[in-house]
Amino acid sequence: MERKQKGRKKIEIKKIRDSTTQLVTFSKRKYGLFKSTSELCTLCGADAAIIVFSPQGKPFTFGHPDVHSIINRYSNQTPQTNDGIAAIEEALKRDRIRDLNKQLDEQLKQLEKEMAQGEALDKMIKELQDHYGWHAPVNELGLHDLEKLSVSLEDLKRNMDTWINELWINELLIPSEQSIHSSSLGSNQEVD
Amino acid sequence: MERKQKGRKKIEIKKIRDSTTQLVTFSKRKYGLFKSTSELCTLCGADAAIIVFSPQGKPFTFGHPDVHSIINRYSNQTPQTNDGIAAIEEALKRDRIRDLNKQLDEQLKQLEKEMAQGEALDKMIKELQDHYGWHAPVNELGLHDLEKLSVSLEDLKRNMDTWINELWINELLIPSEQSIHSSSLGSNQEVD
DNA sequence: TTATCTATATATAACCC
DNA sequence: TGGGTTATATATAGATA
Repeated sequence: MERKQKGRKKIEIKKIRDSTTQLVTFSKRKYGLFKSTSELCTLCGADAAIIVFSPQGKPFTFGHPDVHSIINRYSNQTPQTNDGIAAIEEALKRDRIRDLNKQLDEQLKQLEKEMAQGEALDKMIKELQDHYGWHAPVNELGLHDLEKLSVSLEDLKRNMDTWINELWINELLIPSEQSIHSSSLGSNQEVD
Repeated sequence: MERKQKGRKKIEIKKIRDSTTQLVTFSKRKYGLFKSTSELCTLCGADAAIIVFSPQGKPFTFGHPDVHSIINRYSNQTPQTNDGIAAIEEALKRDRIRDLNKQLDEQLKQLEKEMAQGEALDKMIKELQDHYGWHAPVNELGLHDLEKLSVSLEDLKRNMDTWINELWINELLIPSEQSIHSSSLGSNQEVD
C-alpha cells in the first residue's frame, strides 16, 4: 500500500530552487504575513505597513491605517540637526546602540546554545571539508582542537563591538524618534 | 486541587485592554513578524520592508535589503535630486559602509578559515561544556555531529546580515551602494 | 494561480521565576 | 523585565484538484 507523504514537513530556511514551489510558498507566506500584521495592529493598537516585492518584482502591500501614512510618518522621523535637539539625539543613539549590542549578544548566545546542544554541528564540518579541504579524521579531533572555536567566537564578538563603536564615532548613526498615533482602517492591495 | 491552565489559549482578535499583556504580545508578535518576513525573503528571494509603530509610537522596522530601497522602489523611482552637499555626504557614508562591510566579511571569512584549520576548535568545546554542561565524550563526536557546525556558521552569517539590515532599517545607516543604484542620487528624503 | 486537505512544525497565551 | 515552560492555537509543506 502506498503511503503518500502528507502533512507539513520541516524545511531549511534557504532559497527554494523549484520555482513553482517557491511561488506557492511566497503566496502562502505573504498571506500569513499580512494576516499577522493585521492582527498585531488590532490587538495592540499599533500602526504598520508592509511592502513585499515578489520574486518577479511585483509589489504587494498592506498598511494600517494605510501604507502611505506609515511611510510618511516614518520618513518624517528624521529631524533636522537642531542645536536644542542634539543632546536628545545623542541619548537616542546611545539607547539604540545598546539595543543593537544586546541583539548581537543574544544572537551569539543563541548560537552558542545551539552548538552546545550539538544541533548545528553536522554541516559545519562538512562544509569545512568541502571548502577548505580539511580532511582530518573527525574522530581524531580532541578537546584540544575543539576548544579553539570559542576563541574565534569571542574574537568575532569583540570585533563587532569595535565595529559598532566605529559607526558611532563616525556619526554614521542617525537617531530614531518618537511620534504620535492614529488608528482606523486598513488596506491590502496589490499594485501593478 | 485545581490545575492551572497552562499553554496557549485562543484569543479574540480585538484590542487588548490590559497594557502589560498588550506590551508582551506586541513584543512577541513583532518578533515573529520580522522573523517570518526574513524567512520569506530568504526562501523566495523576495524583497520586503516592514515598519511598525508601537502603541507608544516608537518605530520598529525590518527590511531586505533595506527599508529605504524598498520604500523608494515602491514609491516608484522617485528620482529626488539632492543638493550637492547632500550628495557628497551620501557618497562618503556609502564608502564608509562599504569598508565596514568588507571588514565584517573578512572577519567571518577568517573565522571560517580558522575553524577549517581547526585552530579554534579547542576552547569552544570546553566553553560549551563549562557553560552548558555538554559532556559528550569529545572523541565520540562523529562527522554527523561535527557537520552541524556549519549550520551555525551560516546562521550567524544570516543573523549578521539581518542585524546589519536592522541598522539600515532603523536609519542608523544609509542604504548600501546596491540599493542606491536604482535611483540616481537620492534615497534620503527630508521634510522641510 | 487559487483552494482544499492532512500531518506537522511553529508560534504564542498564560504562567512562573 | 526578561527569560523559560507548557499546552494549544495556528501556520504551512506537500500532494491534489
